[in-house]
Amino acid sequence: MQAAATIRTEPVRGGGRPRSESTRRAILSATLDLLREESIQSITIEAIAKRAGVSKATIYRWWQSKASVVIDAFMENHIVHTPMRHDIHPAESLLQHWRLLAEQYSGWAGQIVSQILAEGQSDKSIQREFRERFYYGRRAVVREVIDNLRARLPKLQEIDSEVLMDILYSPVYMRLMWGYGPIDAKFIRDFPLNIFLLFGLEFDSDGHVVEG
Amino acid sequence: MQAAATIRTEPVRGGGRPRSESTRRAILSATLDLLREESIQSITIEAIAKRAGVSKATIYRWWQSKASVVIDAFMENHIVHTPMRHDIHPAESLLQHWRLLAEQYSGWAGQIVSQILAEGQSDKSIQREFRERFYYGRRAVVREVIDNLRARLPKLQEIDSEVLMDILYSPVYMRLMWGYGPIDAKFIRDFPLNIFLLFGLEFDSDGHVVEG
Amino acid sequence: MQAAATIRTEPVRGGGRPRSESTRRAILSATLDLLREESIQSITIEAIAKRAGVSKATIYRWWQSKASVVIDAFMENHIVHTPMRHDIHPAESLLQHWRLLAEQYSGWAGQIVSQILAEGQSDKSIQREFRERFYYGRRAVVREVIDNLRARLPKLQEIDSEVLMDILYSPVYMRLMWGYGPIDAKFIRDFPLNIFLLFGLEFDSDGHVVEG
Amino acid sequence: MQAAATIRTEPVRGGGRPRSESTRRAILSATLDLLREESIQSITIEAIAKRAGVSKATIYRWWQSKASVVIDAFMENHIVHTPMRHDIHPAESLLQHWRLLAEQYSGWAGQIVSQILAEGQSDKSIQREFRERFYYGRRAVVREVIDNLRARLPKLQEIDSEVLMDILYSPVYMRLMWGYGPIDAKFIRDFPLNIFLLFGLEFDSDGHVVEG
DNA sequence: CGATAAACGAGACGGTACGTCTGGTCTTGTG
DNA sequence: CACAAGACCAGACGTACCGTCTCGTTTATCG
Repeated sequence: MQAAATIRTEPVRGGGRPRSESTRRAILSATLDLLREESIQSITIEAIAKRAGVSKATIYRWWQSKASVVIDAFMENHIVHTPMRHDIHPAESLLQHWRLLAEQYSGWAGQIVSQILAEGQSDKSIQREFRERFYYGRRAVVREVIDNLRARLPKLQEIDSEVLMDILYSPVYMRLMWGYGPIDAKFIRDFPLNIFLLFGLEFDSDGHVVEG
Repeated sequence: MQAAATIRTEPVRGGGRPRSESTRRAILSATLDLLREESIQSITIEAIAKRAGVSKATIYRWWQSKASVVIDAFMENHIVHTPMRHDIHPAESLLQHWRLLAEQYSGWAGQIVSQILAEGQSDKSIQREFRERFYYGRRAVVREVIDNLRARLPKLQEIDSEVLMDILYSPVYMRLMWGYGPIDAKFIRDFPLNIFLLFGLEFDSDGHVVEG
Repeated sequence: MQAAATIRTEPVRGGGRPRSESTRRAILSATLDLLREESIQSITIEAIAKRAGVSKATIYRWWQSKASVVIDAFMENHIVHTPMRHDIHPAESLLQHWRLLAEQYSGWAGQIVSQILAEGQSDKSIQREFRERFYYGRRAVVREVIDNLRARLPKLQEIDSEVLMDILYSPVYMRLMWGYGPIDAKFIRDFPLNIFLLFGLEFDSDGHVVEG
Repeated sequence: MQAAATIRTEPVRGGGRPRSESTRRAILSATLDLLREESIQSITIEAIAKRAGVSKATIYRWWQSKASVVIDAFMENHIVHTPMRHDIHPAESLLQHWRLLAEQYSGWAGQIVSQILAEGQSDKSIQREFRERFYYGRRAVVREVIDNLRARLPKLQEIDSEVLMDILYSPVYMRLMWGYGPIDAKFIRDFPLNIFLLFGLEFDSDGHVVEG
């Protein structure tokens, strides 16, 4: 998870004052500060610059848009941190991962993610950047575990991995974007159990799979 | 499906020049015109007023925001039109409805919907308005059919109707918002079949349910 | 001496909120205020807007440049006011007029005039505007009196009126621009007497011509 | 005519890399290049640095302002070159000198001079520098010849030398600054003859004085 | 010959102001 | 009263230069 949605990724050594690392961090952290208070839309580059004690030009030198700054800030600070275990039954892995994700999305992180997605609608380069830097990585991790699960469950073998991922994860984003149905304790508890039931899997009270 | 996300819903009868219907229509159709060319974000109230040959103040008098105008335009013109049949097997109904929806979302209508959702992220009143005027209606229609289907399929009875709806429809919105995976012919053909397979249903080449 | 270095000179009657006269005056007087403290160069449109309690856009709507605003402010407030008498001997008229001008140019008014001229060097439209609205008028008044004087003095008849005007008035501007030689009491007293001596005219202690 | 409106006039001998003469020349000639295309106002230090292939800091190390660089470039390259003859009648000397000056001021040199004067209005140190390095020298040369002329003409003896200089030279600057009346062939031919006529001097067709 | 020290290029940086734009409000006159 | 027209305030936009700074790299002089 490397950072920098910058114009020049490489420091381009050779003459010139080197880029100030502290300035870069000040910008990203000022951005997160502001995001705690208001939406991406209502944040201005000017406000970021002011809070970071930095010139607007410096921000424009390294990022092409407000949303790019947000994505960088988002990525560097592990705003969403959902590790995937590989030492347990894949269904349990998925369950834990899903619940962790949903929990995080129920708060501030969800607000940021949904707002980045919103920005992406009118600026496709933002959409692409976020997809490539955030989405693809986590999709790859999930796909691996889903494949393991499919190998164990004959009835899932006819169904596409992508479809299975979509079934599990899309509803979280759906709720995020529509604001319909809260991502609350009940949803976090019940929704994945319903899905796994459809797959023919049940969990006991300890959260362990009860293969039927 | 009555329109008017207006400030004053009622014409405030009693004296004075009545609201001009032609002006209202001019505004909505100018809005759709502009939406054909650019995103909601990049459209301005001023541009709508200019194209409609109308004063900015008139727009502000009746709508509170750009997005409200868009929602009105969207609703009045049946931008998304997906009737639900009740005279056939509920699974067939759902399949047809889903495919119609996906098809429409693959084009201009999808762009508008995703952009309204985007606007909704930074303006929760927009989100609520769109949800109440667009989303709830269609969810109710779908829920009814889903309930019919659950009545016929024992294995679905343990699963929440909301979950089933989410499984079917969320992935469409997911693709819309992330721009990941096109809503293309292949997706429209295969995705619902995968889902119904999970429900234990198959379709023959005529699109009729083959209850297993 | 009518004012308005505006883009549209005419109010463009027919619909629309009329231009606010108080706003216009606030801008011009804020400009004069600032000119009392600093040079045209160092004044900013932003500062004028702020001091006038007015939006920048309003200034840009009516004036094309900072210097245009200054010229308007300068003209409307009769910053330089040097009436020319016609009821006395033309030489006395000229003497009084010249001394009044020099006196005014020795102070704040001179600073403004020299700075407008300076602005005019890099923006020829400013130069032309100032020339046409300020310079031509006063030159016409002076020329008339100079012509009267020439009619009385045979030795001046061979010399161009423009040349005579130049001889009298250029040195004032010369001192203004070069900052060489102050426009002080001594200069104001002696210089015109020297010139008139060259014309063959002397003045007695009451300031009356002593035709030799 | 040694140059250097520099901060440190002395090379500060003792250790360190000596100042690069080629860099200095590159800066001055880049400046003149740019002056051929645009006004001092619109030229930027950045543009000079770029064109000269030099760092901005190097310019700031040796000059305190853009105008200082221009003055240096102006002086070193003898942009205005008007030698004064001492072997002929002082009136002829003056006539020739004046015409040479006016001729040069009618072109590019006049543009530069007027623009330096303009810069001097908002930066008095520029005004002083230009006056001391350019103006005083030539005024001294002219004064000497004027004094010679006064010695020969009884009627000029009562009139100040400074006044006589002003009469002759101010109108040129007047036209430069106001842009009123071109410095053209007619002006160059007639104006000085008018002045000398006032002094009681005429010239024959060979340009020789005809003392009346 | 090596140490020292200023000159120099490159270019990042905090600033300031630019002139433009949009949002939302207000103020006219007309129908 | 609705409405068109459009002036107006507010304030962010992204850009351009400013003058300063921090680098690494010359290029001289002096010990």
